[in-house]
Amino acid sequence: MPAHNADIAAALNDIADLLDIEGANPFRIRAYRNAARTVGELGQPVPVMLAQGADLDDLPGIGPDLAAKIREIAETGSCALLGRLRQELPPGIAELLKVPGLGPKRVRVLHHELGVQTIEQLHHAAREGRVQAIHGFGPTSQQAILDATAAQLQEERRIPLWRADQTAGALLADLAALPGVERAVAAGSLRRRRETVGDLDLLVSLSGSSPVIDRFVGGEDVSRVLAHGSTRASVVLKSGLQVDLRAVPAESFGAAWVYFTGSKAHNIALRRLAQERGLKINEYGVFRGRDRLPGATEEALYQAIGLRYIEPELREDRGEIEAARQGRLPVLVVLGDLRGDLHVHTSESDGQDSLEAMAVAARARGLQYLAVTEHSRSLGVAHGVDPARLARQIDRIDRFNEQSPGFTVLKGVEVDILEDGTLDLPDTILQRLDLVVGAVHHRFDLPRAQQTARLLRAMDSRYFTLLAHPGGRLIGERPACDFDLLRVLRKARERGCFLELNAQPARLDLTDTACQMAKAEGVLVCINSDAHSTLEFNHLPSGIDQARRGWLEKADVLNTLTLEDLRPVLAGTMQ
DNA sequence: GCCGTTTTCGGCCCGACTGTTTTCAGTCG
Repeated sequence: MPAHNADIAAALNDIADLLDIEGANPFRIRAYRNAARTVGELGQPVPVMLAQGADLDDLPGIGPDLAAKIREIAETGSCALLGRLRQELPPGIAELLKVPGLGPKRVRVLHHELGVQTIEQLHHAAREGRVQAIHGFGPTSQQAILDATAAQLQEERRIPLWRADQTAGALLADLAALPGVERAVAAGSLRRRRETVGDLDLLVSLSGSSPVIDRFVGGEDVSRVLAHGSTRASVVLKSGLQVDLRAVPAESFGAAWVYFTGSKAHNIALRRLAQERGLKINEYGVFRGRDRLPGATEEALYQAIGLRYIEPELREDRGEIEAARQGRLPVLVVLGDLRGDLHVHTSESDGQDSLEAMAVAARARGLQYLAVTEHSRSLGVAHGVDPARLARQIDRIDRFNEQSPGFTVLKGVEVDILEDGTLDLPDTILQRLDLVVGAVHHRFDLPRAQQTARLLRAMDSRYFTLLAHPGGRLIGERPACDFDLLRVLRKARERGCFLELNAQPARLDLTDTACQMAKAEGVLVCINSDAHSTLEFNHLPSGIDQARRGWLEKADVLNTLTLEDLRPVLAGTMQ
């Protein structure tokens, strides 16, 4: 049974965790973690690459040994090393590493001294006072473990980006108002615009002394202080969200912002590059020996090691450093590049506002056109349209456009892709539209081959334009359905179709790496709000964030075209 | 375990904070 990339990555991470607890060479452990990340981000399934005769040890950080293990895991689901480790260490012990404050060394001691194998057992041991009796642990450690395991037994607590934005915005406004604070900014995964955020990383630059750290840990929303030093503090808010604050002098601001923005992998790559040039990077600056190189900005830091400035969304060590070195970084798409939105609903199906209100709202945001795309009839819960209702809406849109110079509503539909890949409305009505947006709304669980065939067949429809929310996932609620994205992209290119990047914060579908694949395959991506009310045009910036993480430039995005340029492109798919 | 425009062996990013082992290892980001 061939394993998927995510399974292979998970197995490699399991090996790293268990080797860590065994006390293996840290660099060997890092090699496994790097390999897990590399495999997890590959555009193609490993089994497919192997079948095509690809050399896995051509991948960065993967040599002959790891290539062989990846092959073994891909073919069998496991490997001899993982099997051995799982025999030597109890199952589930790696989950103890997730407890904050516990690393491999302390997990090993806890296991040897107390025999604990699970978070539950550790929690009981701490409650019975057995942890503080161990050499190296005291009452404070025991209490920390008790608290942390109690929290760990609750839910995973990554929060969506938009919510993190709100919390961070309020905290930063408070920090910026404190004496001595020159700048207060967000860093970490929030600034890199990841889909979800585990904790908030905030940075302030100071002129002289400031009470900022003390005031921060004394904030009224703070429920617990995890760490409190002179330049750094970590707290847990009443909401359960962890916030880390770092304070640096103004001359270190740029270096600190790079360091605190991450990602960790990006930082490691930068520091290695600096090392090769006889320099040292830390959060205080770039140093040659004991001399600090001039520059207090991020640009200056990158320049010092021979790189162009790298946008935060790209800082994942996915090739951005090489691109910066060669001067071929993408010029990332921005919100102002969008000329229209090709997927919105009105009160005719499950939207809240009228066609007219949606048009006014879109125009107020500087858009030039809008496609109204109601659900189709099989989606009864959304009051989907049948051919007769869609025909009446087509007439209504024609009348609206006659009375609305300077703004155009395009005639579309979000037609259901049925389980067999046929569309939910007949060609006789689809051919009257400007575009046909197709989407899957049920049977997300089909096996990969069947799901892929379903999408390919839908795209064979002569009127198909755009595949909406291709993965069908809802972040934190429903996983993406399983299909062969590469085949779908190649079909789209062959047919002249497009894929949507749905900007709803719960969807953000395509993913960042899927956007990169679309770009590599030459398929334009369309960033749509999928708005169900005038307020939901606010989703577009989230789509832009995701597109930027996917390296997309203006020319890679369909709806950056002016209406004049878009019309012939759409007409090409409607023949 | 990987890697090489000094290297095929000896390196592999760097510093803050904490608790506890009274001088620092472990953890974290």
